[in-house]
Amino acid sequence: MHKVTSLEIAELAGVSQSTVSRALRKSPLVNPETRRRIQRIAREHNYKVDRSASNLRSQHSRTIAMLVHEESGMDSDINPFFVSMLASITRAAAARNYDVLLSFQQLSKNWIADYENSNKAEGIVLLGYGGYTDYIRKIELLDNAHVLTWGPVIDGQPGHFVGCDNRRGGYMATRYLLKLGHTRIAFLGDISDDCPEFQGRYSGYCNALSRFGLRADPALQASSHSSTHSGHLAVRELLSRKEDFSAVFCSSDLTALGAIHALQENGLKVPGDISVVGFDDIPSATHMSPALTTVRQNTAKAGEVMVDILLRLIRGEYVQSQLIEPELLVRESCGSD
Amino acid sequence: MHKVTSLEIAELAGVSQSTVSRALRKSPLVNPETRRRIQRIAREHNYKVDRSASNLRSQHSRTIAMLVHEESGMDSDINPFFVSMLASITRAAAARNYDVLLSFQQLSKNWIADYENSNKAEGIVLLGYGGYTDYIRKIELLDNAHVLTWGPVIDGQPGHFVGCDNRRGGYMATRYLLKLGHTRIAFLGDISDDCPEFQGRYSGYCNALSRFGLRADPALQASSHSSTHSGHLAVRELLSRKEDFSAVFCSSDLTALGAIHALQENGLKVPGDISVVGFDDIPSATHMSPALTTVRQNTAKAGEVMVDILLRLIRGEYVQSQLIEPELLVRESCGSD
DNA sequence: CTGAAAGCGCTTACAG
DNA sequence: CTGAAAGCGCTTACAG
Repeated sequence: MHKVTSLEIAELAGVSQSTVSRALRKSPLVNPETRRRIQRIAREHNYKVDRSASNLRSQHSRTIAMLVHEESGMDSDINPFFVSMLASITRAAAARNYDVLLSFQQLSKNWIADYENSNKAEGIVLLGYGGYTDYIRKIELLDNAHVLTWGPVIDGQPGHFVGCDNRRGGYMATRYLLKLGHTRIAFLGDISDDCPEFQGRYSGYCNALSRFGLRADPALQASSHSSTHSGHLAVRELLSRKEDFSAVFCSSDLTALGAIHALQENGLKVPGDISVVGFDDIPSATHMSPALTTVRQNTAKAGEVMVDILLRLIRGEYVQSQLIEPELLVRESCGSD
Repeated sequence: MHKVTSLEIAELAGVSQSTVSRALRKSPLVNPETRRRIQRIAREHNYKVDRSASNLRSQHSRTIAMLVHEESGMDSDINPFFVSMLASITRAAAARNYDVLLSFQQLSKNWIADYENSNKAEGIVLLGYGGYTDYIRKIELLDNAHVLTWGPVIDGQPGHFVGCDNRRGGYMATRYLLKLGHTRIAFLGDISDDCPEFQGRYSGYCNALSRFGLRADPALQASSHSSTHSGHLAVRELLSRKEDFSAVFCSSDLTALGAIHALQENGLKVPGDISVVGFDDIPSATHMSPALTTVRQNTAKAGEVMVDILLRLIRGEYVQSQLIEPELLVRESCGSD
C-alpha cells in the first residue's frame, strides 16, 4: 500500500503543496472553497498529515506522557483509583487534541530525558508517586521541565501538584460518623512523613473530633498503606489492643476492604457492630456487601484540571498547585441514614 | 533550555554526525571505543535522539496504539478486566522497546487513517470490541492494516484475534460445580449471536453437563451482559421463574457481583444456599465477601501474546489467531473445598 | 571503521 | 490568497 503525501494531494487538487498544508491546518489564509476541495480530496484518499514530519518541522509533538508508578519487581495490581485517573486524563487530553503515551515506570528513571529531550512528549503526568519523599526531593531538579504530579498539595513544595483536599475529605468522613453518634472512631492509615496524603486525612479526622469536643486517641490509630492485606492486618492489631470502638475511618478503600474482611472474620458485623468509611471510591466500593460509604475523589474533574495545568506549563505560563474538592458518598457500611 | 542535537555531540566527540547516529543505534560498524566515548558524552549532555526526526527518516514510529471501546456518551466504568489487559500490553510493548498510545474510542472512527496513515502508530490493539458484530464486519476492509483484537476466536473469521478459550473456561467452571454435587446449575449471560464470547462459555457449560449425563435446561439460563446491574436483574428473573437451582455460573465477574447482591437481598446465602462462579478474575473478585471463585483469564500471558502477534503483523509475517488458556481460581463463593 | 551527502514529509517565513 | 524554497534532525546508501 502506497503512502499518500501532501504533494500528491496538491497535484490532485491543482494547487501547491504549501496550500494543501495550510488548508488541512485550517489556516485562514486559504480560500474557503479551495480549502473544502482539498479537504474532500484528502478524505477520499484517506490522506492524513504525517505526524513525524509535522512534529519535526513544528517542534511540537502534541503528546503527553502518563507515567504510572510500578513497584519494582512486583506484579501487583495498580490501585484502581489510578485507573480512573488515567481514563479521565486521557479523555481530557483527547478533548484538547493531545495524544497520550502510557507507561509504567520505576522511581529511578530519568523521565525528562526519556520523554521531553527525545521529543516524544511535551509534558509528563505522574500517577502514584504521591507518597515518595525521595521522588519529591528529586523533582526540585526538574524546575524547567513540564512535570505535573498527582499527589499531596503542600505549601512551598517544589514542583507542580494537583491533589485531593485530603484534610477536607478526612474532616467530612469523620464528621459524618460523629453525627451518627460514634465517639470512639478508629483511624487506619500511615501517618508518618512518608505519607503526606494520609497525614492530611488524619489531620481532617483530628479536626472533626475537636469540633465535637473530642480528642484523637493514639490507641485508636493503626498504620496501614493502601492495600487490602494491610487493612486486614491493621484491624487485627486494633482488636488485639482490646480498645473499644464503634467506627473505623480508613485512609483508602483498599484498606477498608481488608478491614471489613477482618472485622467479619472476627464475628463483627458491618455496619451492625462497626461502621466503616473509606477513601477514594474505587469501583469495588459499590460492588461489595455492604456497599462502602466513602470519600470520593473526583477523578473526572481532576483529569481535566491536570491536563489544563500541564498544557499551561508547556506553554510556559505560571501555574499553581491545585486542590480538588472531595465528596462524601453515603452507602451501606455505616447503616441506614 | 537549548536543545542538544547529534551534530553537537559529534563536535564534542570529534567525529561526524553519522558516526554519532551509528554509535547510539549500536551499529556494529563503529569502533567499540569510539562508541563508548560517544555514549558517555551523550549521557553527560542528556542527549536523546529526536524521535520525530528518527521516525520521519526511518519511516517507523516504534509505537502501537491501544484503543479501548467507550460506550458512546456514557460515563461508565471500563470493565476492570480490560485495565489488566492494558497494563500487561503496555509492559509487553515496553519490553520490545515500543511505546504505547492510549485512547478511548467509539465504534465509528476510522482508526487506520487516524493512526497508521498518520504514522502515529504502526499497529493497533483493540480492547472491548469483542461483542460488536458490526465492527467485525467492518474489519474485513482492514485486511492489510495491522489491527489485532482481543475477542472471540472463531474459525474462518476475518481479521486477527487473540482471546480466551471461552469454551474451555465454561467447561472448567461447570465441571467444578458438578463435582461439588450440584445438578441444577443456572447460567447467566447473553447467548445470542451478538456475544460470541458468552456463547463459547455457554457451550462449555453445556458440554460439561452432558459429560455428567445432564442436559442444559433453558429455564435455568437468563440473559445478562457484563455489568453488576444486569447480573442483579438476571437473578431476579431467575427467582421469579420459581425454578430450583443450587448454583449459578456467571459469564462475567461483574454479572456475578450483581447476582450475589441480588441473592443476598432475597435472603439466600452465598455459598450456604447458592454457589456462584464468575469469569474474568477482576480485582474486586478477591475483595468481596465471599471472595469469588472464578475463571481467570491470564492477562499477563495475553498481553505478551498480543504484542508478539501485532509486531509480527507489522513485519508482514503470516499470523494466526490464538487462544489463551484459562484457569479456575477456587475461593469462597462455592463453599470450602 | 568513518565521513559527506541525500532526503524522509512536512511547516512557515518570504515574496508576490 | 498562493507558490517556491529552506530546513526541522535524523538514517542510511555510497565512497573511501
